[in-house]
Amino acid sequence: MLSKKAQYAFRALAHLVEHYDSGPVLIAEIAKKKRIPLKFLESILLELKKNNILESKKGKGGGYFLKKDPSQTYIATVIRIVDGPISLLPCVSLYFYQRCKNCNEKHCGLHDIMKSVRDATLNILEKRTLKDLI
Amino acid sequence: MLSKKAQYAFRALAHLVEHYDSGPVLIAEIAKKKRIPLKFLESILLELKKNNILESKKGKGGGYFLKKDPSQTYIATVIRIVDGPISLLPCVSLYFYQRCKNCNEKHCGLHDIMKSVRDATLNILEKRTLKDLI
DNA sequence: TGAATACCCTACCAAACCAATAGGGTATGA
DNA sequence: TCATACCCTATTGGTTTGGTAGGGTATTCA
Repeated sequence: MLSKKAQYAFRALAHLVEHYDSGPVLIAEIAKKKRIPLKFLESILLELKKNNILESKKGKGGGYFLKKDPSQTYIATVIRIVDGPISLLPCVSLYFYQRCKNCNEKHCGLHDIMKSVRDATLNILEKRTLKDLI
Repeated sequence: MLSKKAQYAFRALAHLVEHYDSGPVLIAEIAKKKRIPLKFLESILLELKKNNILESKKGKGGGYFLKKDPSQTYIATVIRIVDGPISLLPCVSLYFYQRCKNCNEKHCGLHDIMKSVRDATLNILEKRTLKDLI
């Protein structure tokens, strides 16, 4: 399951996609419109900024906005930033790989199954983008 | 990610598949062979028994064994018992459905994306069985 | 029949994580 | 220079995870 944090992130990003091209959006505005706890949202947006998804402007007239065109940010990327691994097992993860202590990856049934699941999942999440959120 | 509990469950089930047709297997034997904490394993097997995956026999010569042929128990079923929902959002879950408070499922981009992921995932996990573990 | 066997049940615990809050600090621009 | 609005650190309550402890109960076989 995606965490609440990730769900908030996508709701906020959807708002920013809707307001793409109309300048920075206030955290407070997003929080109010999308009913997200303000301070929690603040930390989420900051994290997305640090990871190159968002850009911000301080001071009067400031706010958050998308760094790239909505079609250039993949859903998978956002999930990895906010929630971490997408795979069901560490030993089949591409970005968070850890080897199994107790199974031989060369012939482990579970490993093979979870690898198929990963491929099927990424085939969707690495094609769909923020543009698809609205 | 699958919890450690689920990973233990699959390791234990794999052992039981390997010993299908050779009578009950001791918890202690599984624990030792698969390096799983004994008491933790005990609770996992009990839960699988209560959910119709395993059968047990008490007393001398007793132990655990698969209730059905390995090809008749689906990976998805085991995950749902041990870890709960497979879907990434409650609003697209088949067995653990909860409606979204903040999105309209009829036209919510995230909803659609996660539904595709669910379908792709279940297409694998509801076809593969315990037999595929070995 | 009784004792050893082996599953069954309840309770508890520490560590980690999740969701959220608090309270300022710092850069910006009018 | 001051209000604005993002930036940063710390803390907190609650839940989940992973695991331990200890005894209860049913079964089998000598």
